[in-house]
Amino acid sequence: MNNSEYNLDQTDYAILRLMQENARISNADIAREVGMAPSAILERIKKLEQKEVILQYRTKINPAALDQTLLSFIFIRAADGIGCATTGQALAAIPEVQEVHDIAGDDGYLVKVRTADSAGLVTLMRESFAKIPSIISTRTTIVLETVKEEQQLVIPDSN
Amino acid sequence: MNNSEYNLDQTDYAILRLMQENARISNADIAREVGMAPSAILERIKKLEQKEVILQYRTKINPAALDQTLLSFIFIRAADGIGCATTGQALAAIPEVQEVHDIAGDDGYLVKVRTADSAGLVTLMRESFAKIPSIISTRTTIVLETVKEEQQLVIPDSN
DNA sequence: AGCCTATAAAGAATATTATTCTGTTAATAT
DNA sequence: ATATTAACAGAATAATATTCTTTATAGGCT
Repeated sequence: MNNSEYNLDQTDYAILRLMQENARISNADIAREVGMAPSAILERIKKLEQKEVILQYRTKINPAALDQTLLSFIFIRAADGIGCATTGQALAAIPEVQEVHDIAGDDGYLVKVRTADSAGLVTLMRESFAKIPSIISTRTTIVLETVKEEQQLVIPDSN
Repeated sequence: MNNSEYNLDQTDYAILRLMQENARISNADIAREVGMAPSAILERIKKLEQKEVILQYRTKINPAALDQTLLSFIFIRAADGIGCATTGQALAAIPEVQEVHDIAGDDGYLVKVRTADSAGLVTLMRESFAKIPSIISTRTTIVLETVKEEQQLVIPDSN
């Protein structure tokens, strides 16, 4: 077992399963579903937060409502030394950049970016990316349509 | 303006800004920060949900706590007809698949997958991907380290 | 066995919130 | 001018969150 550090039981899984789907579920509702007192649930939630099992509570907003309908993935080749993540940090600091992954094989990063449109993407690359000197080259892939976009994890079954 | 359908004002932005960061913030706290009555905030939130500006409230769980530490991106070439998204839907139905994007240029999909380890990835591909007949080929990229992973949108300023 | 400690949870009491309802105001249209 | 509508405040009450105390259970130790 690898999660021995975290030491979660079936009750924790049940709580996580409910909260992962709906971060605004009330303590009382969780208690009812799990069949425990609200105070006990609260203790567990606080412990889960402390242990950093629960990382954050996020509201997912419709990108179209904020005029950010263009999603792109950009491969970035960088001149970082081995183990040195300067480029990645610089990329992560850009608000339009939602994800930065250090990927195997290409000494490069895979970056996920959201902009209003292609003009916005061009601007972003000219204004922000161009200021990171360690970037050697980029290759951009445009998303035509997103079929699924979640961060939901598979939570072990209650059996 | 493209978000004319949604018709959001600065108060909405302020609410969204607070809720995007912390989905479990109380109505009362939002009201205090925005300087309005809780009842008015509640009305707005309900309207934002109805208009599908707010899509969902999610709890972000530490993947390590659930033994899902391997993140991979897989390019999938498919034999779908134009405009036909059967492959994408089949991929989206797999729980370990967090994202499915139809991408320009390659008549293929970019898929984000989370598994326990490389063995889990192999199993997933053998058990689940192999059952989708329209998949022609795949190319897998392993993530060594994730520097940033958010879905936070840039919300227009309150000026 | 007997004792100690730690942990988990129930239950009760109180502080906070959520939610509903009513009334007011302001903007817009008729 | 007068409806009409939308947005909000404020008050009342229903529901929750949160804290504290008590009880139960399991493990380790002498």
